[in-house]
Amino acid sequence: MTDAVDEAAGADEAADESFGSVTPDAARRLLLGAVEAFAERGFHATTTRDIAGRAGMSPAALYIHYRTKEELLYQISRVGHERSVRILGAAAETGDTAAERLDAAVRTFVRWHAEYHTTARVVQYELSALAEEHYTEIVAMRRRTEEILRTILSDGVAAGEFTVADVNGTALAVLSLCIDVARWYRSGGPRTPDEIGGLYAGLVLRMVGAEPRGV
Amino acid sequence: MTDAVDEAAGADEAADESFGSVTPDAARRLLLGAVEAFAERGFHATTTRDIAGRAGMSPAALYIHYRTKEELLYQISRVGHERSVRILGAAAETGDTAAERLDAAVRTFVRWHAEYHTTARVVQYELSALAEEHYTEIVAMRRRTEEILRTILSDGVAAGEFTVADVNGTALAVLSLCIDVARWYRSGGPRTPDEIGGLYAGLVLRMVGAEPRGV
DNA sequence: GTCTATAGGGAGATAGAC
DNA sequence: GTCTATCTCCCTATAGAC
Repeated sequence: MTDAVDEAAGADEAADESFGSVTPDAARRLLLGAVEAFAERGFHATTTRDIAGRAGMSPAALYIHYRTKEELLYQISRVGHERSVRILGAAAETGDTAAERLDAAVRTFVRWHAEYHTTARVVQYELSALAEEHYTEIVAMRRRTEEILRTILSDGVAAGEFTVADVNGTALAVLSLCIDVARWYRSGGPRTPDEIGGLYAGLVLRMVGAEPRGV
Repeated sequence: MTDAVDEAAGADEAADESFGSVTPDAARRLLLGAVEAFAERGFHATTTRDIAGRAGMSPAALYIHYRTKEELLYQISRVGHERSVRILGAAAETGDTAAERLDAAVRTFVRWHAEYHTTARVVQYELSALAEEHYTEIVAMRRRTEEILRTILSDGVAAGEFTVADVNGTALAVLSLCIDVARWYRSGGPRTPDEIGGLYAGLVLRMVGAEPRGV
């Protein structure tokens, strides 16, 4: 079977990009190697030799910890989605007004996509390489993400804070803004993840017609 | 060598998704097969057998018209980028005010990404599979795209139409909105490409703090 | 220009020693 | 648990007949 690939509650290590709690050590190194390789080249262009090499092991060692190459992608995708949904969900409960919650949600979600852009790139753009059953499971988690944003927008409209003609379409647009950060973000660029989060939160508040807060 | 893969000026066929002018017929069918396959599975997961099969030919026939599988991707990417830049550039000259030009640019660019989402998906998300020289060439074309948006935003700020703190960052955000449509759009969804274009143009005008026009 | 057949190279995954 | 060696499959690209 597979080694323990579960999230420990409090883990937030930057270097491990949220896989810090994976044990044993070899399994974690393989997972981190796979994240890097999949992010760089994509799942199908990545060889098991490459992954094992990044983990400092022989190709065969991979199969002690994971049944297939696809299972590595699945674990990355599953843990990555769990974490991103949790982070977004927590932020979406921060604040009394819908505007505050939307600000926190976008700020946090964007920051996650920038800071952990390597993981995020795999999480967001390699879905189609998942086995069908795994794909189905992950898609369900992704619906939670959309749901969270839709709820904030609906709440804001109901409370008279936002002016949004098409809640579903606008939620999709907000999500696009956040997700696409993982595609273009590079470490060492002109903006920090925090700055991008702040910029995008402001843009989104305007998008939904929220009154400027404290400007 | 390669058969003629150039854009005929007036071609806008929906079915051919902008490759209608490629000749001879077999070369075009292969290109269209490749677009479909690359969009569905990605470049590396697509086999030349699959591409040739979609074109109703044997695997070997592919090499009469294209030197390698990568050349197919290159032609798709090149023609697709040429077309998308031209469409965006034309829209960006439509209108007297910056707001009108931004509206037209976003509306048109989004519509293109939805209507030709199959081509757009390859154009936007398979870049990393290009050979290095081809990649370099395509990246240069992509800079034109960013440039067009930055110019509209700068003009709008200079004219006092927009309130934008970070022109570069905001241009990137606008681009994200447009591009990401190719990722999630499915034919037969609840919104037409035109509706999405209209929705997104409105969202973007709000993002840049443009006064509501005619609302 | 298109086909059938196949060369040549890796890829994912396994066997079995240590 | 990890390694070396290797199996087996299938992919890209080519050869040569038609």
